[in-house]
Amino acid sequence: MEDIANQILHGCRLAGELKENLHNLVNQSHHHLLISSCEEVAKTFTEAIQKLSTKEEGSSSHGFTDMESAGGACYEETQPEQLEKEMCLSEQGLGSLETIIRRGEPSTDAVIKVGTSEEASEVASFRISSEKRKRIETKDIHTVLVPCHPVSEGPPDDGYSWRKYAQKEIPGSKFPRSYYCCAHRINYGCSARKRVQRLDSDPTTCQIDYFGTHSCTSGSTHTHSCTSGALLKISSTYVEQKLQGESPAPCPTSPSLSTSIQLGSWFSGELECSRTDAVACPKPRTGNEVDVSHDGDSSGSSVHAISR
DNA sequence: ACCATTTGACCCGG
DNA sequence: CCGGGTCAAATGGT
Repeated sequence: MEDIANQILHGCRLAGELKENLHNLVNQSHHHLLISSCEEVAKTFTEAIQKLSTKEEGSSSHGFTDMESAGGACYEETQPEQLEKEMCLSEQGLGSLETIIRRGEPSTDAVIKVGTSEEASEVASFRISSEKRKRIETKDIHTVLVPCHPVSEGPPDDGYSWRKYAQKEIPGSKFPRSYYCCAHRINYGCSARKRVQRLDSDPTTCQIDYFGTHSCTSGSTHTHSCTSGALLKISSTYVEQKLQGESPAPCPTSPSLSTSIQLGSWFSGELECSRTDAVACPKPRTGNEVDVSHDGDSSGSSVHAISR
């Protein structure tokens, strides 16, 4: 079990490296390197998942089994040429995960539209007034597609404490749309909100629109911007190693490790399950487990003091 | 009793 | 009038 944990950790580190330097890559048209790096990360997780599946043979109550079909397994079938052509990791799961649309930004190389971005736009094009739209667009809005359990309710935890305040059936959509605000909205006046909707075309994928930024995480750089941004970045060091034909050396402990863990959790679709009992948690914990120190105040227990 | 979620009602803009 | 977003009372879980 420990080797699996190490493998997942390795994947997290790769993802963290990935996170650090994507902006370098997208500006240098090193798309093939980006793809290679993504492949490496996905491969690592896929292997870990396969090992887990082997170990947990016959056990289908395991969240990972579903996530495997949603992400890892299908990734392996994707041809690199196709990846490069479409900047799409896969039809589902990881590919969707990587779809990030930064609204309000001009369409530059920095804006990566991959996979099911059309779906994202489609779902994201909710009807709002020009007034409202203007109001919203002045805020920080990020749309991410994340793999989610096809059966269980709710999106994966993203490190913040959210309180669901509404859910609506949307005409033309199979799945209801959920509205969340920051759990610290009242005591900290935090204006961050998110809207979650499962894609009709892919029930294993949730589209999450983030509105505003957290003002409740004082002294923290952990904003939704960096949360989603983390998914876009790629490691230049890793790529340099690739350029030099080296196999990437084990990453030293990096300052971005906590983000790496978080990113890794996104990949697995089961974020921070150690802190929530909403999802079964297969994540192995070893003695040398990295301290997942979230700078965002994500301790769900602190929410209990909130009154309505 | 407290808290989070649910859900119908309401508001607003097109 | 319709659709999207929000509010707030009701409800259920712990």
